[in-house]
Amino acid sequence: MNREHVQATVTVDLVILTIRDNRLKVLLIERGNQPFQGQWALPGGFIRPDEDIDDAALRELSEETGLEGRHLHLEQVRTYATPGRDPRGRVVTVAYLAVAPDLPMPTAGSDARSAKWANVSRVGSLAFDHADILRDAVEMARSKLEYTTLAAAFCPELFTVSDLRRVYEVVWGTRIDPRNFHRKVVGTKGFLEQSAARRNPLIGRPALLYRRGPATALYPPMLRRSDSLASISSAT
Amino acid sequence: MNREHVQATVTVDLVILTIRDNRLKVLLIERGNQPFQGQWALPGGFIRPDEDIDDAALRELSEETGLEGRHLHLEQVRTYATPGRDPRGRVVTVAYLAVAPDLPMPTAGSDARSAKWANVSRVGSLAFDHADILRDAVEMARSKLEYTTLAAAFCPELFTVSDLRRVYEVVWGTRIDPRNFHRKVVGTKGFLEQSAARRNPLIGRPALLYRRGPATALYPPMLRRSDSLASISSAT
DNA sequence: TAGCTTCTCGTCATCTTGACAATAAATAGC
DNA sequence: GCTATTTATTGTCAAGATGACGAGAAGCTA
Repeated sequence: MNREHVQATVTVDLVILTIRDNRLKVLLIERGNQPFQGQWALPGGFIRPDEDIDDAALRELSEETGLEGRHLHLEQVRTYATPGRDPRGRVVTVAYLAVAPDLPMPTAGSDARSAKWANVSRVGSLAFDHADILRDAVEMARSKLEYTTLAAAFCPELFTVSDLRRVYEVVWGTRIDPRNFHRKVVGTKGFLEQSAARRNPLIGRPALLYRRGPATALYPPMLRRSDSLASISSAT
Repeated sequence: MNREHVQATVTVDLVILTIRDNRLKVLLIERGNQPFQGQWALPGGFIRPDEDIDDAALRELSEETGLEGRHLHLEQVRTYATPGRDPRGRVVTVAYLAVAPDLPMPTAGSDARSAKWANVSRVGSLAFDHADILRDAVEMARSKLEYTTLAAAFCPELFTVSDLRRVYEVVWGTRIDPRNFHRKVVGTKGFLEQSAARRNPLIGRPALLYRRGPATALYPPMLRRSDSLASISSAT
């Protein structure tokens, strides 16, 4: 096996998305070493000898967010292996999309590096091909909102219909009619489970609180209008 | 880089789907070497030193089908890296889904191995974790028929609405009303482009011939009813 | 020409969506 | 306490899309 075949180093990179201050944010870390020292990059790391990639992604997610990854949404996006994408040699990376509710931790790199939540719409150039990875992962998230209940993964355990609507609006970059949205999500069986509580907003009528239901697929899907796509600016 | 980090061999595996005799078929090859000698497996191979994975997949596809891969649909499914999935060592494989019109070549392995088109519904156990890969790829194809124009990739350059409908029926394992289907696909802008010709079937009224239009997405999508899912039997 | 098959166009009821009116239930200001 | 304001929720209606199915069109065979 190790004869003439190319050996590559395998890494896992994470696109961890959350919503803060009504903006879609991604967790970035500042690289402490070469290459790309001082530049911003997606969190990630090397897989271990006897570790599956899903487990490696879960481990990195826990290390970076300090949370039990098992409660967060995590799924593979795709794999990037263009020769030369890492100047140190042949490095193949498997990208994962993670979605989390607004985390208490804004910054706290497990290493000495600094970390930040960056506005997805304002992310400029990143180390390696991470800008491509980010773009692909965000598009995947936007698309998944249509056919799955992924949006609820952005919300804390108890949330209102408005919270959920804000997820769609922020991730898609659109306005959604609150009444039609309410009808749609409340009418979709298994999406939301009503709790006994209500929440008083600073102003306005109190809203019922819900938790995630068992459904993972949305049928029929909630389609974004084609004209609603907000693109990620690759320049600042 | 090559210090403490795990080195892995990277391979590409292809799930090449087509429709023959009104059945969904996948190209399988018989392994000539250990491990899993004599067992059926997905075609695939090692990436080359300076080759991107997409190019490796394209190359394998050309080698296996003898066709210019650039005319076929090819996209990444996901990456499999469970330790122990290959007894020879740490092998990470990137799976691709390819969709082709009925190929003139039923068998013709580039190596001495034999090859065959196997009924997807009757594929039993395969070498490595290829049964898992096949299952994931087929589900991806089924799902993509809903919101993309992938179905046309199963068809030759000129095809009828019935040909296209048969793709949906075979891949989904359902019956579709010909009249409603006709209305839907002809009414979807950019899906089909009418040609000047017709085709005389053995019996019945001649059908207009179409070619693929420029659209890649289907909006609104053509949703399969949830009860229509045909599962791949993992046993013979 | 009759009979059969498949292709294509139409019809109609039902379901879903988009636009928007109206009511409910809280807070803030007076 | 009363009113204005804000957000949540229910409801209405027309437009769009789908599922079920009728029927004519256009070829073949007998």
